[in-house]
This record gives sequence, C-alpha cells and structure tokens, in this order.
Amino acid sequence: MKVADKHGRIIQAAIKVFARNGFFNSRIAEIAKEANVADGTIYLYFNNKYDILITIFEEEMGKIIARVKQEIAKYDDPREKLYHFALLHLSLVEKDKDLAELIQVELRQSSKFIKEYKNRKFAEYLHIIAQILKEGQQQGIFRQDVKPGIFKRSFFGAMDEMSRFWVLSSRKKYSVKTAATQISQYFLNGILEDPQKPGKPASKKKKSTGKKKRSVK
Amino acid sequence: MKVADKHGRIIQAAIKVFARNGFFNSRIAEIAKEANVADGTIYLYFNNKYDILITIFEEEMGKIIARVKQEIAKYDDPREKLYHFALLHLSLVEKDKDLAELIQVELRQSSKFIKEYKNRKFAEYLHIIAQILKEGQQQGIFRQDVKPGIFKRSFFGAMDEMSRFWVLSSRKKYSVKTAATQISQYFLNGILEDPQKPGKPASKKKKSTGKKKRSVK
Amino acid sequence: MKVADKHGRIIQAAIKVFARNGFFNSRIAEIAKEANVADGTIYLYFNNKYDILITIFEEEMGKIIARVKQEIAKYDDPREKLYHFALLHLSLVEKDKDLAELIQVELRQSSKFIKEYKNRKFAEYLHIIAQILKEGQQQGIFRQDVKPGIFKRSFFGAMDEMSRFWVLSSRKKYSVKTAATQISQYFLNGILEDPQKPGKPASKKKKSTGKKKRSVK
Amino acid sequence: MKVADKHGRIIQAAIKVFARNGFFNSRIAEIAKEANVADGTIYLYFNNKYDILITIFEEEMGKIIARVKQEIAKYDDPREKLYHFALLHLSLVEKDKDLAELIQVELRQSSKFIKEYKNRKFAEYLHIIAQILKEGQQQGIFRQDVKPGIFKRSFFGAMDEMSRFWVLSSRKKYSVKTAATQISQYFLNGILEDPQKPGKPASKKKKSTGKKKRSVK
DNA sequence: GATGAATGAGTCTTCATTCAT
DNA sequence: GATGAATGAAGACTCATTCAT
Repeated sequence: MKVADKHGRIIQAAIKVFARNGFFNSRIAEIAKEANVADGTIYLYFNNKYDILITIFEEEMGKIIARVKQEIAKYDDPREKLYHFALLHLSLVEKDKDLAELIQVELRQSSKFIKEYKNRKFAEYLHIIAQILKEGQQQGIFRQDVKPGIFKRSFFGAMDEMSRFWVLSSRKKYSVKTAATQISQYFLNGILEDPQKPGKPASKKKKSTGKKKRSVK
Repeated sequence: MKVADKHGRIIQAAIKVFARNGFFNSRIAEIAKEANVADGTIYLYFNNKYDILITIFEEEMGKIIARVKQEIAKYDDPREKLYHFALLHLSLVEKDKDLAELIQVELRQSSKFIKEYKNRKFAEYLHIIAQILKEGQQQGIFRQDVKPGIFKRSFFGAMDEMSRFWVLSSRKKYSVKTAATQISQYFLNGILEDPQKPGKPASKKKKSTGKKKRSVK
Repeated sequence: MKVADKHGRIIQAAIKVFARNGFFNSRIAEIAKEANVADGTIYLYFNNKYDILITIFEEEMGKIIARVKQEIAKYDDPREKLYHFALLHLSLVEKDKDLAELIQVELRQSSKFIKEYKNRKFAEYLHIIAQILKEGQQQGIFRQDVKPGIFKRSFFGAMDEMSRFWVLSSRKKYSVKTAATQISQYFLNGILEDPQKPGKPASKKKKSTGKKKRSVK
Repeated sequence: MKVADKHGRIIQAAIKVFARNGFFNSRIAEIAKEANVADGTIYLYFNNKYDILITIFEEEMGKIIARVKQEIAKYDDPREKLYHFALLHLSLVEKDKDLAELIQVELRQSSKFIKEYKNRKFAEYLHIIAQILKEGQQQGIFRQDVKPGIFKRSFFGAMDEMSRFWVLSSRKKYSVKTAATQISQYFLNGILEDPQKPGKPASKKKKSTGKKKRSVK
C-alpha cells in the first residue's frame, strides 16, 4: 500500500502541500517529492495541476458525504440529525485539518479558475441539511416559514466559519462538542433567554422613542 | 478627481480584476489597463501585487466597519442591532459584488501566502457581533451560556455563506431583506415550531424504537 | 510473419507516423501503438528515435536504389534510361507516399541533427543519374559540356519538387506518365520551339530597344 | 540600428540559429542570446517559436520576390528572364546561406506542424516561373505542349537541389554563374548533342532488339 | 511623477529512455 | 524477449518588477 497506490499517495501529498501553501503557491515538484514519486509520474495519474485539486474534492467529499449520510441515518429526530451533522462535520475537520483547509480555502475559489467545474458535491452536501429541515417541517417540529435554501447555507456557513477558525489558527479554544452543541442550539432554539419574546422586535429606532425601553449597558 | 486619484483608480480597478479572475489569475497589466495607468505606475503607489490586495482589504473593510458601527448605533435593542447588522451586511454585498467576492474568496486565504498579514480588520468585524451578543446578555435578553467566540463566527458564517451564494451564482433567489430576516430569526428564535421544547432532545438512537416512528422528546 | 517481424512492423509504423506528424512531432509511444508493440520493445530493435529514421532511410533507399538500377539496366539508350528513371521515381513516390514524404521532408534535414550521418544512399542515388549522363556523353548522344555534378542535381531536383507537390497537396493534377515525359523532355530537348536557336541569347537589356518589342537573337 | 530594431535583430538571430540547428533543435534561449535580448523580449515581438519561423518566411520571401520581379523585368526575352532568374536565385542563396538553408530545409516541412499555414509566398515565387514560360509560349519561343505546372516545379526544383548542395556541403564546386548557365541550358536546349534527334526515343527495350544500337560503355 | 519596453527567474508539462517484472 | 510504469531532464512561455527616458 505504501509502495503501490501512487494515486492515493499523490492525493495525500497534494492535500498536504496545497493546505500548506495554497494551490497557486504549490509546486508540482513539491507534491512529487512529498509523494516520493518523480514529477512526471504525477501526470500518469492526473491531467494537470487543477485536476489534482478537483479529484481531491470529488473523492474526499464523496467519502464525507457517504459518512455523514450514514451517521444521520442513525437518528430519527431531525433535531438529533442536525446536531449530529454538526458534530460529525466538526469532528472530520478536526481529524483532517489539511483536507478541511483545502476544501474551505482553495476549493471555494475553484469556480474562479475552473469555469467548467460545477461544484456538485458541495451542493449535495448542502442538500443533506435541507432534507433534515424539510423532514422536521413535515413532522411539524420546525417552523414552516423557514426557507430551506437559506437555512442550509446558514447552518453550513456557521459550521464552516467555525472550522476555518480552527483550521487557520491551529489553536482550538472550544471543543468540537461544545461548538457543535452551541451551533445546533442557536439554530434550534435561538439565543433568546425568553423565547416568548419576539426575536425581531418591531423596528424601533433608538432616538424615535422618548421613553427609552431600556438603557443599553 | 477621476483623473488625479491614481491610488483610488488602481484600487477600484484591482477590485474589479481580482474579483473577475481571482488574485493569482489576475495580471498587473490588466489592472493597469483597467485603471488607465501604465504598468509601472502601479509600483509608485503599491509595493507589489500583494500589497494591492492588502490595501483593498484594509481600506474597504475599514469603511465597512465604520458604516456598520454607525448603523447599529442607531438601535438600542440588541435584537434590532443583530437584524440590522445582517441587513446591512447583505445589502453591502449586494451593492458591491466585486468587493464582496474579493473579500470572501481571496482575502480569506491571504494568510496562506502572506504569512505576516494578520487579519485584524476581519477580527474587528467579528468583534462587533460579539459585542452585540454581550450587550444582550448583560441586558438579560440573550442566554448567558451562549459563547461569544462561537456565536460571532456562526452568525457571520451564516451571512457569509449566503453572500457567497449570491456572489458566485449571480442570480438571487431571495431578497436581501428575506435573507436578513430569516437569518436573524434562526439565531434569535431558532427554528423550532414550539420553542418550549428543547432544541436538542436527549440522544435517542433511531433503532431504539421499533414501532412508533419517533416520539419527539 | 506479421506477428513475428517486429523490426519490420516498427519500421512500417514509423514511416506512417513520421510521415503524418514529422519526425519531431512524432512520439515513440505513437509508433509503438501503431506497431502493436510496447514502447520499450522499440528499444530492443533500435538504439533511439533517430536510429529508426536512419534505418528507414538506409533500408528503404537501398531497396529503391536496387529497384532503379535493375529498371534502367533494361534499356540501352541513355535517353530511355533517363526517361525510365523519372518514370520509376515518380511511380514509387505515388505508390508509397508516406515513405516518399519522409525521405523528402524529414531525411533531407537529417544532417542538421545527426552530425555524424552522411547521406551515402542519397549520393548513390544521384550517382545513378550522373552515370546515365556520362554514358550518353561517351556515346556522343549528350553534349560534352554538361556537368554531371550539376546535371544530376538538376534532374533529381526537378523530379523531387514535382513529387513534393504530389505528396503534400494530396491531389494529383498530372499523371505520373505525363510528369515523367515532360521532365525528361525538358532535360533532353529543352523547351525551345526551334532548338536551332540558342537557348540563351546574347544578353540584351530590355531598355535597349525602344520600338520593336524584341528581336529574339 | 544595432541598439534598436529588436524585431530585426531577433529575426536575424533566428535565421542563424535555425539554420545552425534546425527549427526543433533550436532553443529560444539561444536565439535570445544571439540577438542580445532577454528570452522574454522575444515574446514581445513574436507570439511563439513558430511565429518567428513564419515571419522569417513571409518577410524574407517577400523581399526576394520583389527583388526577383524587379530583376527579370529588365529583360524582354523570356530566355533571358529564365537565365537571370536562375542567376539571381543562386546568387541570393550564395549571399545568405543561412536564410537559404532555412527556407529550404525548415520551411518545407512547416506544413507538417503548422496546419493552418498556407505557403502563399512560395506559390507566388513559383508563379513567376510559370509566367515566364507562358510569355515565351505566347511569343512562340517555347513549345506549346510544355505544362506550366510541371515546368515551374521542375525548374525551381533543379535550382533548389543545386542550392541545397551548396548550402549543406559548405563547399562550392561550381560557380553561381556556371550553375545558372548549365541549368538554364538544360531547360532551354536540353542536353542532346544533336537536338534533331528525338529526346525520348520510341520505347525500345534493351533485349528486344537483336542488332544492338550501341553497346553501352 | 509617469511610462512601458525590457528583463529573467520560475514552473508546468512533455516524452525519450530505462528497467524491474 | 516483451512489457509499460516510472523517471527526470529539458524548454517554451509567463509575468511581476525594474528603470531609462
């Protein structure tokens, strides 16, 4: 396995190198060295530098999606599903920071330089979140006015930004569990102390009301 | 003013060009052409290509931060502040897509190739969110167990992912107002139909119940 | 025989591939594929890429020379020999265009990149023409002042340029017989209507005669 | 002129280098060095390596064609024209061997690797010869059955092969004048001692006739 | 200050050749 | 002998940066 599977070795090397330097600042020669193959060997397995990046995305995202689907299938309750989605997502990020960084930082901008590339895997990943939401809506657990298209992006974005923080700062102030719990709490219960109060009060400008509702601070 | 302010013209040209091609696929010559100056002139105003990017970030983020601070200062209620933060953020994205894209896609990875650059402006931006939260917590409006470090990133991440969708897809399924409303709703009230129910039920595996599809809580 | 004779198969494949792409734009891999052998197998039969080219030349030119010698030996009259030389030369070109093209286009410049290679076969081919001429001169058929060194190249060049036309244009405006007849006519009789008139009149500048358009001779 | 005119300097350098090594074995770096410019500078004047070759051909052939047309316009007599065409052609070859070699050896095979390139200049050059012939035919000087399409290629081929000999061997056994005279003689008068005899005798096989016409050698 | 022609370091990619199987 | 995966040297071309004008 170490000797053979050049494809896998190159992929792993590329993940490391791309994560370290960024795609554009990575050299094929560096990947080759990291993978212990000759420069030219890389071109026996990939068409070009971009192709390596795309392949990483397709293959690794494929694995992640399968893993996540399998995980949330364990739970019935959409609330549970959402929480475990977050937990697993953040765990995977923690486990393979290089890959996480790559997906977050490099593949996001892939649309910029690979016009043809449609990020189907990413759409598929987001779709899982939307499905959980819809399930909950059908069961009457989640509010009907929540728009899946906005929710899936918000939820993913929340986790993702948290991940970026971990990935880039290389120190981790909060545990995966804490982060997953907090984030799912935000989305499930909101952050209001007393949920009976409306989340967004009728727009009332600071200066418009003479009888100040309360003095901030 | 248009003719004289070379610095500004170069910055604007660079925003356009970087947004169009990405930083690494943008050419100094293209920026120069767009700005109607000679290639060499750019080096009278900036040290190098990276410097243009950093300057864009510093200057434009500075403006945005000032703008946001001024906006939320209009409101007393932290809930209002949060909503208007989201509304303004998304409006700014909509108004200047090039800049938004640049900040989202390119500057995120600036740490990759500009090791010395610490993204203070971005931290400052996130800090505003944390401040709103803390304010609400002090007023007893927001729950005390919400961690500012996680919340600020989650909230920002939610908006940001939504923005990316707009910026990259160039079609806009939802209005700015809808998105801002939805997102602040998620974070303030959560998405539960009946907020009395706890957001995260005691962990209960699917397989545990054979018959009933599921009993929520 | 087809299966066994790898040498021959490689040669034939190389002729095809070289003719199609030119020597420098041909790939060993392509020749190997065309010959239905592995890339490495080629190096069991040839030292390197150049060696294939040289071998083609040596072997194929050898066959051609033998064929031509045998053909002209059938005729006594040097005039006949010359005509049949042309006829056979052009017929061979027509029959194997790939080989003809290769010899014409690629092997001509072989001296450029294979310093050691002296084109003996080609010299031998030209020599046949010179021999015919000398024979005719000894018989008093051909003029004594015709220089074999110039004649052999002129005659060959005439046929060769005609061949190149056929080979490169892939359409054939004139038949082999017509071309061979015309060319040998040019060299044997010249193109003058009245051979009594000298071919090259005493140099007389245009401007010398004001009225009469010109007086030949 | 030495300092400026980079275009011209690069062209001259390329002619030298291409002639020395052949197109495919020439390095851009070598041309740059020869021209005393940086590698990159070449790309300010030419699109790519092929473009240099094509430009050489177009520009230099253009000059040659103009020169030749001007020269033969001095003479009225088609026979004179033909002779002076040959004389000038060979003189030009002698004067700039590098260019001559380039045109002969490299540009001939240009069709192989530059599919789009149509060799119009070369066609134009050949056309001049055909025009001389037609002129002579109209004046009743040249035989009517001579086909311009064959004649122009034969005449050019004769000169060209002679040139190649000079160019490649770098020694010159015959003077330009001798060669020009001989070649035009061949084509105008043929090589027969007694032009009254038919150039091509009725096909008569060696062995078919018992009374040998003559014993060869 | 402004220009833009010139520079040349840097890298992806190709492909003839090798060699373990 | 035959294979074809692996090698790695080599080169066309790009483009950020400089500097003479």
